[in-house]
Amino acid sequence: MDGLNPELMRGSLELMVLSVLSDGSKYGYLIQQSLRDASDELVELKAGTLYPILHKLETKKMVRCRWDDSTGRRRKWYELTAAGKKQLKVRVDEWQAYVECLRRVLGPLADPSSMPA
Amino acid sequence: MDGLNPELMRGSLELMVLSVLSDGSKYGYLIQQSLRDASDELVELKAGTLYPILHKLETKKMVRCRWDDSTGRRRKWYELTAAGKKQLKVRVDEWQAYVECLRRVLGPLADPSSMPA
DNA sequence: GTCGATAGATTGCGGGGCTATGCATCGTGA
DNA sequence: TCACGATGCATAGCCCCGCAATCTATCGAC
Repeated sequence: MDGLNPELMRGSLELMVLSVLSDGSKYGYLIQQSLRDASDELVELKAGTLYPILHKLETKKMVRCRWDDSTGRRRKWYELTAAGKKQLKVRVDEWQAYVECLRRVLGPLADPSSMPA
Repeated sequence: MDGLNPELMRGSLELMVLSVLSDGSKYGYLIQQSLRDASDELVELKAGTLYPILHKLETKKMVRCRWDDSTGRRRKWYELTAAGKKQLKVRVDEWQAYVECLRRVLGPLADPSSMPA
């Protein structure tokens, strides 16, 4: 991770991976870059973090994968399954419930009008 | 935890504790209840989770505490220090940067208009 | 021909939340 | 009266997860 608090990231990494896979199948390295781009350089997912997540998603049948050996560079393409797409929706809902909950807990602290320059 | 994804909670628990302490000093059990109330019953912080957090905050001088033995029921009151209040502001900013970042990563998925009934 | 970027993967650690447990007090109700 | 549930604080150990470190291999550039 980079400019953001790493502690906060824990738990939403899987959601992010599912999310970047939602607009088409990608291989690992591409997922890293997509996430980096989508997050304005704020999320730099390390390989040692990404691959275990992908393997876990594969085990849970959330993604399906296919080796591409047509080029010299071996690439493993990951694609969301139907279950994965469904799971993504669930996770997005959970995320939004969580954000809403935190907003309530923080109360006025979360209100930008109470944060002077 | 309760109705929310526990994985997501990890990392923001300390922020929540700092937050509930921001409107006056409280003792442990009260903090649990305040958080439960403020979150609409969604956050049920277990004692085994709360006290280690409080001890850590104490070690880091973010809170100061005082035993109250005036009643039969011993209570340990926690109060934010100046450093704690500052830390809370920092954490809130980090939280908002994180939410903003996730919104970017999720893209249209985070857009309520794309979520049909 | 060597170095950096691309590409995939595993191991082991460290940190943090939770379950379980322990101790003590107070109010309620049987 | 005394047992039980709620109040109140605390620690130990398990388990999960992110990450640094490490390994292998290919490709383009210099």
